[in-house]
Order: sequence, then C-alpha cells, then structure tokens
Amino acid sequence: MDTLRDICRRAGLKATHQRLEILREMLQAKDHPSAEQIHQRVLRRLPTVSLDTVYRTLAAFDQHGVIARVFSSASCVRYDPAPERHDHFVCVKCNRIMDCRVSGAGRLRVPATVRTMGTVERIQVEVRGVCIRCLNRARGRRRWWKQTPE
Amino acid sequence: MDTLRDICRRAGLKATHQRLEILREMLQAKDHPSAEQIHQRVLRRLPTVSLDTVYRTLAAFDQHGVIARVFSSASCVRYDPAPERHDHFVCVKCNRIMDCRVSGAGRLRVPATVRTMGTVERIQVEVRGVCIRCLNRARGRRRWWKQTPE
DNA sequence: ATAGATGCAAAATGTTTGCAGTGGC
DNA sequence: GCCACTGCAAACATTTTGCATCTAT
Repeated sequence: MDTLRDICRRAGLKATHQRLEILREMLQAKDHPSAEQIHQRVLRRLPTVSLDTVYRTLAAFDQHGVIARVFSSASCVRYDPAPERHDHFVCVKCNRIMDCRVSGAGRLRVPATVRTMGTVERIQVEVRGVCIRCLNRARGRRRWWKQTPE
Repeated sequence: MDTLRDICRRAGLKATHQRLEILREMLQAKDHPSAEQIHQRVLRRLPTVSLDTVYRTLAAFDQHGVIARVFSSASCVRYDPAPERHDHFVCVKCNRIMDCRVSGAGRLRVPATVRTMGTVERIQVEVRGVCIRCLNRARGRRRWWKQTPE
C-alpha cells in the first residue's frame, strides 16, 4: 500500500506537512470539494495552512495526475447558441470549445439508480484534449478569448 | 422565420435594443463566447451597452431556454480524487456533484473527424439535472458548499 | 402607467502572484 | 546547502448587487 508520502514523491513533489494533509483530505473526500472546502478541512489538523497553499497544491496534484480537476471549462461562463444536442471538444490548454459528434452519444441511457439522485435534464458529452492550435504553438499561454477566433 | 424580437417575446422578455443585439451576436456566434466577448461584439453596433447588462441578459436567455450555458460546473474549481473512469451527475441548482454510471459511456468513440481538432485525452459524460435535495427543498439558494455534505 | 430593464459604481467572490523566509531532500 | 515550498498581502478577474433612471408594453 502507498503512503501519502509515497504518492507525493512518486509525483515528483516534496512531501510537506501541508501536502500530506491536503492529499489525505482529497483522497477521502466523496463530494468533489473545492479548494476552499479542502482548506477548511485541512485546517482542523493543521491550523496554519494558508488558502493559497491549498490552491497551489491542488493545482500541482492535478498537473501530476494525482487527482483530477472536475472539468469546469474555464475561468468564465461560456454560452452556446444551439439548443440541439451536440457534443463538445474542449481544449484543456486554451479552453477553446468546438462542437463535435461522438458516436454512441445518442444512445447513452441513465440507469434507474441515477434517477434516485434527481431528475435528469440532459446528458452532455465532453471530449477533453489539446487542440491543434495549442499543439502547434509551443506555449499557448494567452487567454483563449484574446486569441484569434476559430 | 423568427425575428429576434419574436424570440425575446416568446421567452417572456421585453425586446429591448440591447437584448436584440446581444441575441443577434449569440445566434451567429460559432465559438461559445463568454459574456465579455459578447459585450465586445455588441459594442460595435451599440456603443453604450454595459457589461453587466450583457451578464444579466445572457443569464435571462439561458433561464428561458433561448441559449444554453456551456456547463462549467460552478463558480469555482472542484477536484476529484478518483482517476478511474466514472461519470458525474451535476445538480444545476446547487452544483452538487455525484459520481454515477451512464450506460453506454464506455462505448463512446471519437470519430476521425474529431481527431483533426486535436489529441483526445478523455471523454467525460455529465448528467445534468436537479438533485433530490433541491427538489425537496423549495428554495435551494444557499451555496452548495455551505450545505450539509452528502 | 407600470413592471421590468438599463447603466453606473461599488462590492463580492474566486484565484493568482511577488516576495521574503522556511524546511525537505 | 539548495531549491522547492510556504505564508502573507496585495493584485486580478469575473460576476453580482443596489439604486436611480429609463422604456417597452
């Protein structure tokens, strides 16, 4: 079995108190917490961690594949003119969103067990990856909305 | 054919200059724009619209089903401890996220045409709806992370 | 006429950054 | 000892709100 320390080191990150506690909370979380929530929880054991350390640490764990960001396409809300069903290709680097079709998407069904969670309004498929533009451009750091459209 | 004015009125919204222009830009947009982007574009024809009107208007159009918010699960980033593939049920009211399984999700395939958009890292299925808790509670206005977990 | 929409300015929220100091390796 | 990491405070970006004014119906 892997200790928290092992996980950190294997990811190439120094195993500090803060990180171990943040990781502990993350791994036992069942609710997809935000940075602020993790901060609150870690404070119980480590009353001095700062919120920005939590931000930095979660981002680092995400980048090294230890945890995963629940996708929330960008730093801002985006709108779609088309109400008809279609899927999205979203670039994880620049957040560009392109409409696409994923085969099998029309046949997705929600099992009865999910119905107990609430009422289903729609099922959305998101393809995450790196767009060609970002692949070509070594560093795609400019904000997506300042880049030339399409 | 529907004029912009018709669309507004059918949604129960007053057809103001601002709204018509915002709607025009939205309907011809191909890039899933943000509020700020729409604001920039509308400014060309209507140099006095304010950014907050754009925010309010887009939110109104969204609520009345004229356009759709590209889902970005919440106002803040959320993390997931589990790297194994699973789907998410997301409550559109309180933003609670629950793990679930959608049948057919494992068989989704990305057609070759999508490959030209970039490299695919993963396919994520999101079930959007209203969770039982929000259904039971008439007004679920509190921030999700201030509600009792699970 | 009036309910609803707008513009402005200010606040709230979530996240990032620069920097000096600390601590893991 | 070195370099990555931390805490603090301040900056930043996005979105929301209160209020007086305006306007579509």
